[in-house]
Amino acid sequence: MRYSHQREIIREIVFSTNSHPTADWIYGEIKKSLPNVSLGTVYRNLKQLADEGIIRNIQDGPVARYDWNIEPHDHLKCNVCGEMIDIQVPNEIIKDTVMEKYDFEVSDVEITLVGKCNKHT
Amino acid sequence: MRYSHQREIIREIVFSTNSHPTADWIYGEIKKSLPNVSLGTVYRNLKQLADEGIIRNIQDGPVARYDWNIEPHDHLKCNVCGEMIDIQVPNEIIKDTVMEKYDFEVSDVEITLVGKCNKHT
DNA sequence: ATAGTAATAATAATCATTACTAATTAAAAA
DNA sequence: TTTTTAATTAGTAATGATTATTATTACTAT
Ligand SMILES: [Mn+2]
Ligand SMILES: [Mn+2]
Ligand SMILES: [Zn+2]
Ligand SMILES: [Zn+2]
Repeated sequence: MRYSHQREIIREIVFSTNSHPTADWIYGEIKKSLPNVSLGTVYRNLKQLADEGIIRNIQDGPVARYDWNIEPHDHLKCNVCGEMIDIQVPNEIIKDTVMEKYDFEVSDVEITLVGKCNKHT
Repeated sequence: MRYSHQREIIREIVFSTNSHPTADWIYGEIKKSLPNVSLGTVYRNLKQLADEGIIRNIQDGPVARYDWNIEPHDHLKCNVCGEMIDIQVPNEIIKDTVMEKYDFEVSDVEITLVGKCNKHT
C-alpha cells in the first residue's frame, strides 16, 4: 500500500476521536482541509485501513463506524443520544462456553448493549 | 391493527422457519401464493409485526432479519454459509455488571458470535 | 348501503455503500 | 534526473436495502 496524503489524514481523524465516527462524519472533517476529496476516497481508505488492521470497523445497525481502538472490546449504545461508549466485558467465558456447547469455531464476539446513558437520567 | 391476508401469510412464513429470513426471502416465498404482493407490503408488515412484539427484528450487518422466537436469546453467525443459529448465553450477569460499572440503563443485550459452524470442519 | 379509514400495489425517493473511468501522483526503474 | 509503472484520486454512475408517496381497494362500524 503506497502512501497517500488523503489516507494519512483519514487515519489521523479516526485516531483523534472516541466517537466511533461514520464515513460521512469523517468526510465532513477531511473536507475542512481538503475540500475536493470525494466520499468514495473516504470509503476506500477506511476499508484499506481496516483491512490492514490499523483501524477497526464496527457495524452499528445499517451504518459502519470506525474505531482507532483495535483491542478487543465491546460497546454500549445509547438510543437517546446515539453515543457509543467503549466497555470491557469478560467474553472469553462466553466464547469458550459457546465453542464447547455448540461445536462452533468462534472467531469474533460482538456484544452491544443498548439502552440509556447517564446523561438522560 | 386490522386483519390483512398479506400480513397473516407473512407471519406464517416467519413462523415456519428457523433461518432468520430477510425481507427479500420472505418476499420470494409469499409471491408463490400471492404473486402480486409488493415488496413494500412485506417491509411494512414485518415492521408492524415487530412493533407489536409478534416477531423479532435482528440486524445482520446491513440487512434486517426476522425471527419468530421473541424470547431473549443470542446468535451464532457462520461466516462460511451465512447461517444464523440460536444460542442461549447467560447475559443477565453481563447486563447487571454493565449497569453498575458504567451507570447505563441497559434495555437490550445484543450478542452475536461470528465464526465457523460445524458443517465446515 | 355508506362513510371512514387501514391496507394495498406500484412506483419514486432515500441512504449507505460500491463500481467505473479518465486523470494524477508516489515510487520504482532506467 | 528523467522515464515508466501502477496505485490512487475526483467525479460520477450504479447498486442494494429500505422507506415514502399516492391513487385505489377492502374491512368495519353505523
Ligand atoms: Mn470502541
Ligand atoms: Mn433467533
Ligand atoms: Zn445518551
Ligand atoms: Zn456454516
